[in-house]
Amino acid sequence: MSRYDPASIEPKWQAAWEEALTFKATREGDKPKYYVLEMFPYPSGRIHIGHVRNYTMGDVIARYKKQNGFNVLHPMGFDAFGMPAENAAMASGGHPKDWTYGNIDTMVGQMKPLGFGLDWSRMFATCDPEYYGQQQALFLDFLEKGLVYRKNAMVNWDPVDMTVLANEQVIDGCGWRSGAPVERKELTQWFFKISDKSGELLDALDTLDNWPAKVKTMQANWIGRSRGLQFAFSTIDAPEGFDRIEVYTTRPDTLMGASFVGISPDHPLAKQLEKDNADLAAFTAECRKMATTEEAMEKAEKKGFDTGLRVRHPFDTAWELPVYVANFILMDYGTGAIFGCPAHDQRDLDFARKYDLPVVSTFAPAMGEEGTFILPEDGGPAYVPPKQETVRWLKPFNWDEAATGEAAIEAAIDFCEKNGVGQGVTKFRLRDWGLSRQRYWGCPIPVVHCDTCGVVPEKKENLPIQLPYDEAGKPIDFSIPGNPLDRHPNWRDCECPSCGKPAKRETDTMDTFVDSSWYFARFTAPRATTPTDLSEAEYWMNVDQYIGGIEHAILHLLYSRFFARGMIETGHLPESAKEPFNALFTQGMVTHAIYRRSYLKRIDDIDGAPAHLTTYRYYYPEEIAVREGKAYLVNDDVETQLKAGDEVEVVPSAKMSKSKNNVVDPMAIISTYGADTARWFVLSDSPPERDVEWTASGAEAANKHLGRVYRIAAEIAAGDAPSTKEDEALLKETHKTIHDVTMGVESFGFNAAIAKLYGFTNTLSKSRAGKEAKTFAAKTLAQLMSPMTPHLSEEIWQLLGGEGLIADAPWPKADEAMLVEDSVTLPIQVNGKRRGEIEVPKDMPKEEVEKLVLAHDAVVKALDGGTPKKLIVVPGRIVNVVV
RNA sequence: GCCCGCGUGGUGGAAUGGUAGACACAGGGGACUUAAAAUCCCCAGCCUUCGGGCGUACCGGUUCGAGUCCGGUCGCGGGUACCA
Repeated sequence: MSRYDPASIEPKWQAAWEEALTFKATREGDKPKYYVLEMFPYPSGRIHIGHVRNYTMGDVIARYKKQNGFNVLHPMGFDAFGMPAENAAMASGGHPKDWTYGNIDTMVGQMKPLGFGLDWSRMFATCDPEYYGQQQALFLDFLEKGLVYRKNAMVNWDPVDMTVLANEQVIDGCGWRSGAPVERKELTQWFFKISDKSGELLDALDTLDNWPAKVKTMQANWIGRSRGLQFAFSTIDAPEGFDRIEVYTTRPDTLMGASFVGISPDHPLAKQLEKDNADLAAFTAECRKMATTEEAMEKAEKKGFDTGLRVRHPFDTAWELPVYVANFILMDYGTGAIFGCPAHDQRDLDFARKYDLPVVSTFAPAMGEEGTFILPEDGGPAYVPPKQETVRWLKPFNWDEAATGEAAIEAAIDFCEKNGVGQGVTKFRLRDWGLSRQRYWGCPIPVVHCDTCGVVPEKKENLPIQLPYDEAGKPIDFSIPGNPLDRHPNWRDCECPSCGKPAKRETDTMDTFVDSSWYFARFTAPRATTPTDLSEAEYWMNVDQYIGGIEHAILHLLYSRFFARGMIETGHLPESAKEPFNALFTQGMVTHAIYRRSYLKRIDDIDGAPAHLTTYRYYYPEEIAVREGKAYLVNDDVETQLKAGDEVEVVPSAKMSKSKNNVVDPMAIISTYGADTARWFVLSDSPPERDVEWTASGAEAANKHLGRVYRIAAEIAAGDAPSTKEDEALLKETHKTIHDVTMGVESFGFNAAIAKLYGFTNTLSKSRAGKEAKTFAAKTLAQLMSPMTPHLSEEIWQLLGGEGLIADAPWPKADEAMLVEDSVTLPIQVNGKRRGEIEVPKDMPKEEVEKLVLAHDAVVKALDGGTPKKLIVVPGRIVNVVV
């Protein structure tokens, strides 16, 4: 009998699918459509085991839906613009384009042997001029509709390299290459008006029933709708034009506890005052030397500078408050100015204590709940109860002494509006999406700067505006910092599309999030000469199941939702595609143990004298033998002087990282065990939304199991046992497995489905049923496994005389009548602890169950002649006796 | 800092508020074999005076009943608007 040999069967079936065009997406007959999409990869160089897991999940869904009678669209492409290509060019020469396309070739070559049911004819990369040219067309349409505009915004500026840095290129406030402290620099940049749709993007989250709640919560918090009061403090002896400072507050109810006004270092008033105040100018300059990230802002020590300027409290003109410039106030949010109420905000309280400002409580815990409460003015922490909690008001203006924060806020807004102090307003935290990047390897922004006409959109017939490959006849030099488009000898020079005079191209390129905000729509008609083909988009959109990492919960998914709306407004998508992803699933990572040993590394110090440094030596999995959870070296290690057999430290479940030598290469796994083993393992060991740890023993076990399934099937095919009285039991078990596995696949419970398949394989292996029943069971097993292990399943299907390709065979249906059990085992609890069980007919009335329970030994013993306090019978589930 | 998750045997994990540990790995025992590999079968949370007791990161609460719900703490992970 032949053995399971993935190396021969996998290429065979891949060829068969390709020949039969099995996975080509077609609009065939009147079948319903199903669009399944995994977030497309960045072409980093090689595929990663995490990719294998992600695409296997999508493939399971795609194959399952196809077998359930859907026209399936399951495409693949590459998110191919971005910084790593430029970094590679900087580090080792070469051109981002060559690097990127080379990587794509490699990765496609690695993905094909995995047997994914993908329609490769639709593949594209976002750096293809055919793709980004259509993106430029979209940009022009967005511009025409007023969805794009220009304004000034801050970037991280490296003053030594004279270049703009990405946030990840800023390390501890310094440029990653130059080491120079970064500065903030203001540039005119392009923005998408996503904030116009804040309310809509927030409200529509409620319609996304098949999105994880956590993702919706994250987006809702990110958009951040708040209701508050906008009003102005009038200033005393302020510079011309600054007689008022507009502030926005979500806690107008605490206005009587205000003790200072804070403005952003980028506030126009700060910029005015620093002109005549060198100390203030030094302070704001210091503030502007911070990275632009929210994290850096929030984690920095909260500092302020007293401008000396005073404002009047809106309720009492005799009450004056100082105006501070404070480093934690963002110019982008609200009005860039706040009032501080130290009693009810910990940050304001820290600030007040630092600068010796008054602390005045406006409310305290409700009567009877004071407990050990200490007022903030008496040294306690800031008192910040939930807004829904009723508190005792010390300084209400028009509400009861006992009221919730919520009620007080509304009352305060109402009071302020009636007294002409301000306006109730709704604001959002969401800022407009800055899309300009001062980089080469991105989609050029198709506009022209003309001395006469200003900013002019490029003509559509001139698209795509292609990136230049050469520079003065030579490949572009990436060793020089800065944007090569900016210094290119002639790429910038062009004709004004409006007046025809010499003009200059925009040299900013687009954020790569733009590329990934509409690729899903492009897949519906990837070769169309317009961004989309409406008929195709109408048929295939929306994405029925989208699968990707939780790291994209906010930006990518929010931007895509915005883009879908923009594309509807510009006629590129039907109205029904407003929410482009019907269902979302966020999968976990694949992790792997790190094997390491700390040792003293000998180094030469500055004087050339030998010195030692404690460091780690990381070992590759191939260098390690694992026994009973402990790791030992296979060979001697010269560097650390360790010998073969010496133990090394194991750090389990670590994120795979090249520098920690704990990456596993999918290609090595395929050559050792085959693609089906890799696919089976990444699904079997962990729930899909959680991380999975890759272990060599787990992969080997998966491989053994597949070999076992093959062997069982081959034995059945070779046998000729007549039917027996066990046929019925096996048939029943087969239908139960169909039911359980179907439920598992439908609910993304792949690991649970696989556990059922293990159980069923054991049952089948032990069954003494006849050939007919066993053949049906084995064919069903092959079908149920086929979305996960498609090659093995095809092989078994063929072996057992299945018709055509298993990939085309209809998914098995469980016979409901076979699933009914006539009796159930009821566990008996006494005071919530399990003390025994009884076997009863499924529909036995409660009263009879109670009788049986009271007669049960354990219950009689526990009652000790008394009567139960309570007897709870949950039909078909459990019985609990309270004594 | 802020927002969102996660935490169960030696390991990965299972469990609509209802028998905690399914299924698997590693481990132990056995069968087959001259032997090994491969394969097949069985055992197994921890402690125990063998009555039972303890157990789902930690502390507390709700409930007849909590891994699951609520409050707090600790640890880890993701995001934090120019990494993708």
